[in-house]
Amino acid sequence: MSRPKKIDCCTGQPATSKQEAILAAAQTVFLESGYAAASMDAVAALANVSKATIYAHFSSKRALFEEMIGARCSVAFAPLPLPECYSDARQALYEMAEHFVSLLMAPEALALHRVIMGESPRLPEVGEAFYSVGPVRAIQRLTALLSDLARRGLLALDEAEMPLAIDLFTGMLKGDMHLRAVLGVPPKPGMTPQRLAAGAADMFMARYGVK
Amino acid sequence: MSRPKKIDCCTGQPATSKQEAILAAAQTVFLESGYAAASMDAVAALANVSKATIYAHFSSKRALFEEMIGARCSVAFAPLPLPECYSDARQALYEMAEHFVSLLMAPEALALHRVIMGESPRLPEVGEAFYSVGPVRAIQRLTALLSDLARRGLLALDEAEMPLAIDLFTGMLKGDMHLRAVLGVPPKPGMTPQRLAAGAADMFMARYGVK
DNA sequence: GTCTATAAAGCGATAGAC
DNA sequence: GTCTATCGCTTTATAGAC
Repeated sequence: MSRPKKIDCCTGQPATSKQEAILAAAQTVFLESGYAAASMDAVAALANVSKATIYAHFSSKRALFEEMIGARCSVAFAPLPLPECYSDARQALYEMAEHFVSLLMAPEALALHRVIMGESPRLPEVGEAFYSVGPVRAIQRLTALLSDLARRGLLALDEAEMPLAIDLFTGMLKGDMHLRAVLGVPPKPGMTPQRLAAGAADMFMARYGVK
Repeated sequence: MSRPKKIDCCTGQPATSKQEAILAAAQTVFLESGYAAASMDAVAALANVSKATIYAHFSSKRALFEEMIGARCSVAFAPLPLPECYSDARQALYEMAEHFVSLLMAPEALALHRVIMGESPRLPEVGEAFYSVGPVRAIQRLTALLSDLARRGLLALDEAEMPLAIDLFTGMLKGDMHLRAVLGVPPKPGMTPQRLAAGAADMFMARYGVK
């Protein structure tokens, strides 16, 4: 007769299993050191388990890394909320843009970006998984918004030019500011996510706004 | 009496020193494997020298990496040529944009991008050096072009909004297409550097072109 | 300067007790 | 499931001969 649930009744953190502790430690270690430079010893020490315990839950270092990346991408790239104000296209674009920039510039998103970029040639599935849950979802959300605005006559934008328009829009939002942040270069003085979002919305409206 | 110049008279490649061979091998190995996963043995084997010879020329693995990055950045980021056609602002922007995109999408530039992004938290100087010889120079060139076009009345753009305008422009050119390429995701069907450059030039002209 | 040989340490992964 | 202990291999870096 096995216990129906593992209940660690006396430790300070009874609800978190060892598997969760390992994943949390892996996140810290991998995002700080990169995949190759990270060691399973470091993960084990941070998770307060032995190395053998890690291998009881994850078949290899690579498997642990991939699980961790998948878990982090799910929470780091929460779906973009559609804006509240729909009557003003410029305002709707601005709201979405600002939210998009703040997602991109979050420290955890930056760390994910760095590690995945660095390792994508050796781990192609990781790069594709990242792209699928990050950029792809953001693009879908933006497509929904822009289609809606166009259908209501608030944007002069037909379906055929939608993919290009969205690439240009997201590109403006993930420009120099994001690159500096990823590289550790101090941000350009006077540049803020709000200014960037406003500039991108203005540029987009100048091109696709109704006259 | 020491020989005035080291002349290896009988090998197939007399002009290239061992130091150059080591740097070339380091480039291949580091850009393929990333910094941490690359080994000095692999560099030595590819350069056809012993590991001890490497350490006679470079004090450590890290020093070799930094030298290699500096050397590659200098050649990978050749200065953007200013466009020939100056009378048509849209055409000038397009030419510069297309050149910029092709620089970004070159396989070697992509590999540099990946490795430097992945390692920038541990090697901040590398990230800053990359930014200084890559994006900074491109921004300077674009500033020169845009200032010139504005001075001649071909763009409605004053100095104050120049930094933002340039960030938006370069962002459009380094958007989804570049991200896909870095991550190894196949390019979006129908998207080409030319279409992207044209879209960015059109968007920019809609916002900053003279009416 | 360049080599062979090796030191010294760290790595991923596993065996076996409990 | 979890631990301790260890295997077998690779790593960066150096010593010493030439």
